[in-house]
Amino acid sequence: MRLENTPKARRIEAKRGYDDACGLAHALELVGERWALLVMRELMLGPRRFSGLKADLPGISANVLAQRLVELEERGLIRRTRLPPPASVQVYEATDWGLDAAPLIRALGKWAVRSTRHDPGQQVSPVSIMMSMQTMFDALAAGDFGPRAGFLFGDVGYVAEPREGEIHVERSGLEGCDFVVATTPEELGAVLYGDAPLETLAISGDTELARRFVTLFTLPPKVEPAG
Amino acid sequence: MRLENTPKARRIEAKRGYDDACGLAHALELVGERWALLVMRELMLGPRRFSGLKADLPGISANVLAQRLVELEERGLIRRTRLPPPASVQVYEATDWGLDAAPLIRALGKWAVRSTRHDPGQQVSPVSIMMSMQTMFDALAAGDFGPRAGFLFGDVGYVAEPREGEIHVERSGLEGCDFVVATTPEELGAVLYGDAPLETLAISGDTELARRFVTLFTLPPKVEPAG
DNA sequence: CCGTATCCAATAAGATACTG
DNA sequence: CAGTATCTTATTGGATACGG
Repeated sequence: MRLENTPKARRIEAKRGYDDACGLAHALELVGERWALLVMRELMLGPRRFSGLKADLPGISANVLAQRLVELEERGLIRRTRLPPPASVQVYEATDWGLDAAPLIRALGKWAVRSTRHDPGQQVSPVSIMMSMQTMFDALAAGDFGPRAGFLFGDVGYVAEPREGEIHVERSGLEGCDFVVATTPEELGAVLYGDAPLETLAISGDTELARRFVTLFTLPPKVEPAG
Repeated sequence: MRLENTPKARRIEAKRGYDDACGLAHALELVGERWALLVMRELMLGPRRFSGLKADLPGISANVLAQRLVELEERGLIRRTRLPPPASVQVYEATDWGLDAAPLIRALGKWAVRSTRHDPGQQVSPVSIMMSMQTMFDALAAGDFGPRAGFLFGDVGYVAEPREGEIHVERSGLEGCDFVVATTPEELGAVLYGDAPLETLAISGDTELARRFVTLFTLPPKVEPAG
């Protein structure tokens, strides 16, 4: 016999769940809480520290972030590790299964930006904008154009490199890049997806490669108002 | 200048959002509320009435369902329509854009069932189990085997028909099916994904076609405990 | 710097009863 | 059947203080 659905009976269950064997319902129990999927997003390009996560999730409070990290770890989506010396700091990183969420995260984003209500004017994190490049990459436009593109947000570097119809992105040092853009996620977004000219960005290295590079990304069309 | 982040300042904003231009964050503003994506799931195979939705979402309360439907309509994901006479009842149906969420819903489900914590023993709705057939369909095993398979849950019929590497599913009358299975979602799930023998199902029509049909669906492997 | 603990205010969700 | 209305409970977020 099932438990009665009273507040008291529910309290002894782990937490509010959906009594539903459907995979989707389980997905929502794994990452359906507020902030959870955004935390996962921030871990998709490599391990992060607590303070970095907090800084890149505007509005999350330390206690909520800490709680999400505990839950995601319990569920096997992330793990807590210590970076090798000399850094030796504690970081959070996605497990292999957690990393499998990356295509889902990109697909959700691609679907959602078709909304007419989407406001691209707000803050974005470096991870967001770098993942958006994977999402919005136009392989046809790129052909076999494949420069090694560096992006520097403050003191964190990312490298993007088109190859074989996809674009590989990783957090990394910027050695060997054909060009390096030092910018903010918002400025970069305005060039990639808005009207801002390339000249608003501080670019070192081969500017002409950069000029072509930023044309490789296109937003999907908005939903027609009729729906 | 931005609004201060005080309770009072927040109250004049529409609701709790993520101040984040990332597409994922917007997706969560569209369908991130509790139950929202499950409501969308129920609409992926055609229009539904309020009471049907409430019945197939175990544990949702009428007020929360009503609120979600209003929100999803405002956001352009569903619309409220009236079925043509003689039915003339009001139903909810997904917009074209809303229907585009179907692959996302399936992908989320497929990813989540790899969790070792997933318990397939709970209730499922007819829509869940029929969508799971699309998710778990093994095109290789099917080859060009493509019977017209009927499923009857109470008085609601669905037809599934493999063709060209996919499996088409729709809510529909069961005329012209090669076989019809009258069952519950749970019983069907036990045969498709568990050990239950075909004989637990009430089948009319060509049982041998049904016997092969139920072998075409396989769950993805569980995540190894190490993560 | 990296969190944990505590407390309060504001929302969201749930149970239940009720109406057209 | 298709929801509202009302009340209770749970979760969230924000602030702040504190410990390793």
